[in-house]
Amino acid sequence: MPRTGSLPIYQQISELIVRDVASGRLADGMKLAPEREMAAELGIAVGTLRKALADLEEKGILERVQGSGNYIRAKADVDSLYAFFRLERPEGGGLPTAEVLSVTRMEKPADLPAFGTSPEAHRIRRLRRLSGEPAAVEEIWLDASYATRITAEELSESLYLYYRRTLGLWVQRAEDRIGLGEVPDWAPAAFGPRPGAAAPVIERQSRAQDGRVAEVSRSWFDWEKARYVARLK
Amino acid sequence: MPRTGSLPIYQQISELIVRDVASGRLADGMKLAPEREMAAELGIAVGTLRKALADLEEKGILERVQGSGNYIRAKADVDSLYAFFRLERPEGGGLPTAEVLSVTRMEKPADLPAFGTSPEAHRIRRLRRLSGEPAAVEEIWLDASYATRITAEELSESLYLYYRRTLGLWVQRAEDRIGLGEVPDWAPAAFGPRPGAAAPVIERQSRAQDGRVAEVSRSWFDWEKARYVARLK
DNA sequence: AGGAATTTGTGCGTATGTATC
DNA sequence: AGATACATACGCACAAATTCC
Repeated sequence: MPRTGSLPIYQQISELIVRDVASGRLADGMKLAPEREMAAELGIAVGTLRKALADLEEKGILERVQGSGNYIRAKADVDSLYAFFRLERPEGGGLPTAEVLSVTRMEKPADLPAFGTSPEAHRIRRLRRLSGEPAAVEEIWLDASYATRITAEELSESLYLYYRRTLGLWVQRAEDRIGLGEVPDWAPAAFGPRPGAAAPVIERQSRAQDGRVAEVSRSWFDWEKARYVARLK
Repeated sequence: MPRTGSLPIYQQISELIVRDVASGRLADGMKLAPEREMAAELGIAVGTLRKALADLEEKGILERVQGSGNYIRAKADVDSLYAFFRLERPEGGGLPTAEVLSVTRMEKPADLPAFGTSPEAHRIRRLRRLSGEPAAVEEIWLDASYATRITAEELSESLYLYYRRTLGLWVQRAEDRIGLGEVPDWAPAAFGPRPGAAAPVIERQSRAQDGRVAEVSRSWFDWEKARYVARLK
């Protein structure tokens, strides 16, 4: 594992393992080889490997247990973001799924914050469910510079997984703002609250590995069926 | 800096610096001595110091700049929690302050989630402002096991600073749930929204160093004057 | 403008402590 | 109790970014 391109070795290793998890070569619960053995196989120092593993632990896809081993933890798919920001039922928990309503490439509307390099963006509208119950509607704007064309069929349940696997786009940081808004008129009837009704709104800005804002989104959620949870540390 | 008690050296150093910031010996913007110099003074290895500094950076109270130096970043006091979860004005920014409305020791009401070891808790009600403008009202329940008596006078602007300095209580983790609720009837007139009006609600559970939930709180905010911001990574 | 000095970032190897099996 | 495996700590060398002259 030489220092070929530009990324530090520990980051290359970290991303290598994330890709292995995403591709299924490493599944939830699997135990990694001992650090010394692993480091030897990769041809790097133990300390370097440990830095990569610490990174994965921070991302929430690895659990490190002293005296025991390193274990893959990839329950709710690999989406590490949702380990921090997630929708859940008022009583806690709930299995999140997503249904793509539409995907359209179009000019960025003026009411969006400035982001990306293209004047156009892909607008993705989704209905999000928790254990089958419609819980939120969301509108995502992905800068058009990352893909020329996107179809609803190719989008997986996890957008971030799709970004990573198909577009090579990694969301590194995200910032959410919560306020109050009105349910948009395109919300399907299955979503309980009617258009115009008051609903909490989450506005997200996601930054890619290059530091640029690649995606902005707005989510309106049904406060009787869902809570938005943010966790620190 | 020997390995006296039980805590690792790098954690001891990290907390030492946090205390220095909290006490004012280290102020916002100050530049620390070079790592090698600092490590020599403390009698530890550079790598160990670097781990402590990395910890502080994660907490948001230190900025590390390659080729330049390490700088204290303690804008909105030392409250590292608000570096991740914070209220700000819709257009961004705003200086947060807090006015204590009342402090009462009483039985925990039944509608609170179970927490702490005591049947009683201190109920603290505050009016929070952003650059002087009332932005939120909040009700905090601190388990009575941490203090026998609390007066409004002794509470500082930052509750977490008070917890740390006076009670020896460190908030290690926090989880926020955001939903929709009604402004409580005790909200002062200065807070724009009238009691009963719809407002976004933040329900927080804070865990102390012992892993127990020490405090739960509810905040209602004026969505025209404030946004709740959560940042990841 | 540009090069040297300074300072943090990355990487390696090793020794010892501590938790788990 | 012994073996295994991760955690902490040390020290050194070089790279990369910044600062200073």
